Amino acid sequence: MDELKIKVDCFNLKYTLECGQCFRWKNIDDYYVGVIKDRVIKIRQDGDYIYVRSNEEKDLEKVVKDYFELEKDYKSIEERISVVDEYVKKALKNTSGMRHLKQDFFETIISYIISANNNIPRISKSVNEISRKYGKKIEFDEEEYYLFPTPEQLKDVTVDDYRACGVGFRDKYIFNTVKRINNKEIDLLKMQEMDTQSLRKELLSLMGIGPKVADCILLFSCQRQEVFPIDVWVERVMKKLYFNDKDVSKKEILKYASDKFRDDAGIIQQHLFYNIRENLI
DNA sequence: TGCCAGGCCTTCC
DNA sequence: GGAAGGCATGGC
Repeated sequence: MDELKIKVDCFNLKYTLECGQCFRWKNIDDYYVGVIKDRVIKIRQDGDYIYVRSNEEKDLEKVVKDYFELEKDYKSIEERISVVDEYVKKALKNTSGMRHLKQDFFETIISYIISANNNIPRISKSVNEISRKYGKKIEFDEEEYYLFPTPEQLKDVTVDDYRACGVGFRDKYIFNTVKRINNKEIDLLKMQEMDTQSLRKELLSLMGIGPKVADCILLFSCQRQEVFPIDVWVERVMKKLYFNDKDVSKKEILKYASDKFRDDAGIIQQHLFYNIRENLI
């Protein structure tokens, strides 16, 4: 099977897949393997080109470009945020080319419900377990992979079944959300068409979704780059850089970030998050 | 052993 | 509207 070659600009595959926004990509040697939509993807980067292989070649270029936001002008965005201040400039220099993914809405909702008061390796483990048990199996290069299940595929899954996937106390939140989707109480397609504040409000109505999780979903699946999710790491880095390590509330941090970073708050947040976690800043 | 993790829910003011 | 406590689980 042929390898699809795509020219990229202002794109770093490693930073994009390892910055903590997604949970199912696996790094093997010089490539990453993961699932996008209905297919398994193996992807690697060499300079200004990415090379892609998949079990499904139909519309492959479009699927990849869409998921990685390759048509979006990140160069202009980075030029714009590099002049915000010296901290942002430094962080950006360390992780330039990191992009926000356009991940599946349902998968992102469930994954980030699982993320609450959790750590990334364990979130990955749980999301993979749910996929393995309830998602469609795909074979590629003589190995087995699993798509993330649809709400329909989860309709008979019980609270205890989720618990067995290692999600802990979040079991009932997932169960409740899946049930409401399958009962047509909420419409995932309509939600994605909403303006940001309406969509945020709708997300907050779901069990297990608070302000931080809602903002992550908005950022990592819905391309609303003005939101500013504050987790323990972002709280830490913001206090360190802008509040002299004083004890300030999340509300104050959010106001400061919104005023200063404005429409690029989400992009800057991700660079700061990655930089503080990797001890780069 | 105790603390921490991409926090949220419930309860109580 | 805000503060405090509880919550599953695995890694350190």
